[in-house]
Amino acid sequence: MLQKPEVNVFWFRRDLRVHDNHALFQALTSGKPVLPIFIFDPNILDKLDKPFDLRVQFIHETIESLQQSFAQVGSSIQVYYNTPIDVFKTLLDTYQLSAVFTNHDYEPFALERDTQIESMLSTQGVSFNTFKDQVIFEKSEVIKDDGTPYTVFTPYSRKWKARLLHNPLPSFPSESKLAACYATPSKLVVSLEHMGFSKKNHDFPVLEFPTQVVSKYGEQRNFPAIDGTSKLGVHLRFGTISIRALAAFAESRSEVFLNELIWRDFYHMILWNFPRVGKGLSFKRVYDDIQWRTDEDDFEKWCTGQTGYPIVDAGMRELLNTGFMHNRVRMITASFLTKHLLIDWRWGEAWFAKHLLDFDLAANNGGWQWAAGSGCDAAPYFRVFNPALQTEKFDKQGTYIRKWVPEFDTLTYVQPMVQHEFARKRCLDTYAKTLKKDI
DNA sequence: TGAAATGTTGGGGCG
DNA sequence: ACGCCCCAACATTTC
Repeated sequence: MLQKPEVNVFWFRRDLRVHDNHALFQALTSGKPVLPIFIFDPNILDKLDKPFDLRVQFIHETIESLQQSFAQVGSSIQVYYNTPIDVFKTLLDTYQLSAVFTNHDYEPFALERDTQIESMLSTQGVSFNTFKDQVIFEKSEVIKDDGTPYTVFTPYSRKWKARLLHNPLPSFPSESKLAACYATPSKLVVSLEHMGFSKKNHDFPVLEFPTQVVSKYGEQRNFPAIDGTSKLGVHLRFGTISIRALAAFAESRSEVFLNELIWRDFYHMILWNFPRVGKGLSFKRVYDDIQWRTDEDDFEKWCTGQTGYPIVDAGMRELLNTGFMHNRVRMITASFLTKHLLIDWRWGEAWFAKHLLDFDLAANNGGWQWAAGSGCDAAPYFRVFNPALQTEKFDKQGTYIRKWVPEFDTLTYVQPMVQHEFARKRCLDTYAKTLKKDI
């Protein structure tokens, strides 16, 4: 029998790029041929609606395009459709493995998966080496002087920026080391169809540094009718752009845009240090005593953009049609669901999780808890967005509204499902009942 | 990364 | 000229 080939494995997850990839760089400089792999995990895929899923499609297309880089060095990403544990058992059968390299993944599901894999590998004498790649500062790298994590954004961002000044961003030129890849004799591919999916026509946001947008970001980012945001969320979510490169780009150009990247680190830090927020619990526990309305019909109207509040309906329809929603409108729609409709923020969180291409657990949860008032550094509960005023401020001409609610000017547009004044008062009363009961 | 209610101020109309 | 009132505009407080 032939000797098993000796390789180290690099496992792609939320870092789908060959350039400036921390763990890939570490693998490529580890001294052994590197076998790159990607795993489509049926545990995840089978929970999705088939056959159309743009995120699966995005991943699949990205892997295909990455293959070109590996093909140039006679290698290829080995793509599997199986549970990770079974994939690694297969790899152990096929190769003489000594180390696996991968980047940190902080979500509860991922942590559990990685713990299981690491433990299984260790019984075979294989090391599981993980690296920070998804964020600039992780875990406890930016904490208060007393050693506890920040729960308020502004002081956190101050410390974050100070730390960046003293710790210039590293770069990991993995793209220049690809020659260290294992020359795979065959290419292992999995088609979308094999996994039960079909391709849908969709233009994903372009992958480029947003020079134009960032130059006017502070002035334009809040106006949904303007193409004034980077739309890089999906690329950050799947790691098709390097957060280090993007932060370096932002640092010299726009404090406001850099702050958005810091919010992303902030919420990842919160999820890490307060894992309950990733398990369906409020950051501020008393908020879990609020009596939410469990009105499925009202929720349905919100989901489908039939609330009768045009700015809300425009946002919800943009989401359903494109997998994207402008950030200002995310805040307005989230406020409307939690405050006007008094529906549990978790319902809204789940809807966004299902439909946003750029869905990220930490950021999505942070945003929803901010809107509901239950989060760290959240909007106070009595801060209720007035959809009419938000429209006056941010979509005065109704340009965004008309794009997604074309019947807005006609008699066929639905009546408001609830009156603002009534809903605001109901919200304040309900919140106060729970939050002030001990005062 | 609010909005509404309430308080204050000061210009101008008017007797 | 003066006091009174109104109210817009702004500030502060409250939710």
